[in-house]
Amino acid sequence: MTISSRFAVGIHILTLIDLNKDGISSSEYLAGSVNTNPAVIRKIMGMLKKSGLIEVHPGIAGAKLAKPISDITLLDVYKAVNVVQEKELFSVHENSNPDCPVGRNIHDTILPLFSAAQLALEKSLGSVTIEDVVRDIMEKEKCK
Amino acid sequence: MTISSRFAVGIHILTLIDLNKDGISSSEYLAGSVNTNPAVIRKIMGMLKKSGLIEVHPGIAGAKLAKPISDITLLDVYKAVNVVQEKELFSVHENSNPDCPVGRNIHDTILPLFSAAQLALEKSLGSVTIEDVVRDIMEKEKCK
DNA sequence: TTCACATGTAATCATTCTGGCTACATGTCT
DNA sequence: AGACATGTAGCCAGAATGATTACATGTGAA
Repeated sequence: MTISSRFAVGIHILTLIDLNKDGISSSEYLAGSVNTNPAVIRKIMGMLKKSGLIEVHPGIAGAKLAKPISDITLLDVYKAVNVVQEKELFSVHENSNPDCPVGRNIHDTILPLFSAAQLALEKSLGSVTIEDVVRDIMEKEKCK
Repeated sequence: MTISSRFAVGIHILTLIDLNKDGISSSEYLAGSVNTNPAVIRKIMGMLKKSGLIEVHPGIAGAKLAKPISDITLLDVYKAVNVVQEKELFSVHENSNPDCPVGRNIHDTILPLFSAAQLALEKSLGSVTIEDVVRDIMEKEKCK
């Protein structure tokens, strides 16, 4: 199993919108860089818009960032594109046998442990911004 | 998306084997507590065995722990049951457009960021042992 | 107003993964 | 030999993903 690439595509979109300040970042343009279908991009754009990360308007070509890139963390994108529900990164088997000491307690014991792990992951994502991503890409470009 | 419940079931199995030291932990017995099919349990037992966490033998009923519970971390179980491949918790879209500065670099830029997040999660799992789980379950039992 | 074009969104489709289940080969002990 | 347990392979229904098509809605210029 893997976390949906919507997350990676979301990062790609935001980064490209920033680096394409002078041009128009339409869903078709973005789709060309990501190499997928414009409808897929529009769906993700809708999620980013709903979370207040970008501004898009029906009928008007192009998306713009709604915040400075230094204020957008990977965690913001991660939550925006809805790849993982709150406290549900790990799934726990339901219907354990209530007649067994382990069966009737395992759920409550495991849940906080899983939550802690998920929080650790999210904290890591929260420490990186789109600005970091943009900077890294520009550095990689220099060396080519 | 969620991480397969094989992970949670693996923890359940190890915990129950420990608390059932006096009895025989056959796949059918374990399945009864988890509330699933014995074949599912046997499949997971095979993974735990392959990783050196338990001892099972064909034809001989019952599984035993291969290590003290204080030496088995949730990370060991997580890796044993193969829910997530190395560096592949997050999926990244392939085939980005090489003619675009973002398209040709995004993969290399994102990968280490995702790896760091995955490592943070694994570190968290590595700090908890089955002993901790057993202790917590016994405490919860006391209060009933 | 009409037309070209962009976003918003629903529906369909093939693919993949999960968990439950059956069936049976293999191995062990009485 | 027979009872029973593990080790596997195979099948199934259900869920999620990403690609694609289609179309309603909205905007601005001719």
